[in-house]
Amino acid sequence: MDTKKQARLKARAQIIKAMAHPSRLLIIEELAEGERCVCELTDLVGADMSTVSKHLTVMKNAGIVEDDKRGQQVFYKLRCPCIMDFFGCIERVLKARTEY
Amino acid sequence: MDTKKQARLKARAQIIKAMAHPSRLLIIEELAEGERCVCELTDLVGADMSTVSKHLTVMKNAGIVEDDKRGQQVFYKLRCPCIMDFFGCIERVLKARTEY
DNA sequence: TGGCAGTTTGGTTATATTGCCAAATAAGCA
DNA sequence: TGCTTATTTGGCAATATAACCAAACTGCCA
Repeated sequence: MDTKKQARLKARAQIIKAMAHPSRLLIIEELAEGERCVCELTDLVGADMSTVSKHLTVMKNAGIVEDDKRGQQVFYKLRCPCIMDFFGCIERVLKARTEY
Repeated sequence: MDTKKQARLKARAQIIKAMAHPSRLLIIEELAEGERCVCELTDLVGADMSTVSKHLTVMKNAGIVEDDKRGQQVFYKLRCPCIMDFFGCIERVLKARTEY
């Protein structure tokens, strides 16, 4: 396998990994409704703000979300809302799993 | 957040996490073409067979693939090919990232 | 300027993941 | 039955992740 393909797979994995956490999925769902500041997401997730901030950094580095600082708040929003299309398939996997 | 939602998020995260690895993405792409035995996938990935077997177990537990033992070989195939629809969006995220 | 609210960063600890090797299992064949 | 091939399992070491607390930053406002 060539290096290029390897790099592409790694890049894809990084993006998918950035979604592979319950809190981050919750954040993604919330951001699908519109932009939110870190404090709102912190309330939503119910973890330490530093923890939420780190989750957001992971997703930002992956290119899933982008931030926008306005005043003392930082607002995050989804960069590619097509991400939401994932969940339909995920639910289908879950359903198939229970039918097993 | 209720326990039910928490469980659902965790289940989704498990499925997504099962995809979040370069070798596993490669395997998923290959299985999209049709079923393959472990030895074929081992050649493809270029890692130890035990390593590949463990990757397959992770995906099987997540419900992404299923196995079928025939003779001394075990064939794996995708359980929900809709998984492949992910990649279009992932590529869009990657593209948006480079345009940044 | 000083202090406060919102956010990020650094540090630490606990836990999870990954990959290899060696050993165990399972099925086919001489 | 004993051997061989295909696969899984167990164990270990290296690395990565996640959560919290404390400290640093940043922009607003008195």
